[in-house]
Amino acid sequence: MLRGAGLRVTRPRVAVLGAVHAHPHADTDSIIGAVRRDLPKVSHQAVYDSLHTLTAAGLVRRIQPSGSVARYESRVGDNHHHIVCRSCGTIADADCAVGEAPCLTASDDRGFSIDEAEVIYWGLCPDCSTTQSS
Amino acid sequence: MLRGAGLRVTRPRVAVLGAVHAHPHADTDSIIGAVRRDLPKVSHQAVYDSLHTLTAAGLVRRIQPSGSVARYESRVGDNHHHIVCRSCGTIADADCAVGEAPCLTASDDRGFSIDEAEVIYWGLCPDCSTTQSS
DNA sequence: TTCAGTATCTTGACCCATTCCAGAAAGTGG
DNA sequence: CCACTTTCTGGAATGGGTCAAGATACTGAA
Repeated sequence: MLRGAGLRVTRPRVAVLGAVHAHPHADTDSIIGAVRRDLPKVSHQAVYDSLHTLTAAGLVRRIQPSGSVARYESRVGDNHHHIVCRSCGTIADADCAVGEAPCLTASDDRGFSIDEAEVIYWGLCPDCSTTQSS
Repeated sequence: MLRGAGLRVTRPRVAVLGAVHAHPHADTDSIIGAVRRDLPKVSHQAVYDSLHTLTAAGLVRRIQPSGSVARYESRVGDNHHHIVCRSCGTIADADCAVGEAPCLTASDDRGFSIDEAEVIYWGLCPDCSTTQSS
């Protein structure tokens, strides 16, 4: 249960958490739609708040590639990365190329205390690269 | 000159390009303000269009960390990365930790044809980490 | 089980970055 | 210098995301 994170267990939160687990990399609209299949009455506001709360609690992760709306995923704590298709926006997961979490060490941290490294690979997904009728 | 990229040389574009060079990591509003110090009459639309055109031509790069507005920088082609402060949003540059462009190779490309790897280090800038009165 | 207290949800309006549109203006090549 | 084409101006629209106030539901304890 998500009660372990010190959060209240409410119907919308359970539904949101389930939706994120069921649809990785889903945008907010999709999550709202998925949640409303279970609870047709939930407001978008509750979904936004739930997502923020779950993100703050570390149960879901928010990602937002440039030019895209916010998306959420349930894989957390395994510092994996993402491959984004420039054409269709599809997002795929990729394990860290280096290992556990060595990507955290930048060559020059400029005095910053870094706690996370986010890697996004840009390219074309298999479908779009074959259908590239440019 | 930016004429080498096959672009028409217009007053707004020159000003936009200069503004991006003068203010790295500036958001769109700042760029509009900087441009208007030279050309008070430019419309925001011209700035947006110029930025898109320059981005497409590869003269500037657009970056947009999660939860931030679009920002532009003039360092292109040296695949450096960014360190973003979670608190104040400051962005600093960091050279690639590995070398030229080996970051391009993901451990598993899932069939994608990857052409760019974008790395964002998240943390606290020196100012915010000392002032963290949480 | 019931109660009080507090966090959370609903409803609706609002903000602001970005985009779209049509007409006017400016840059380019001849 | 001219005509053509791209670009810019000005204004309005789009839409993701947030803010605010009141109603509701969850939690812990009696």
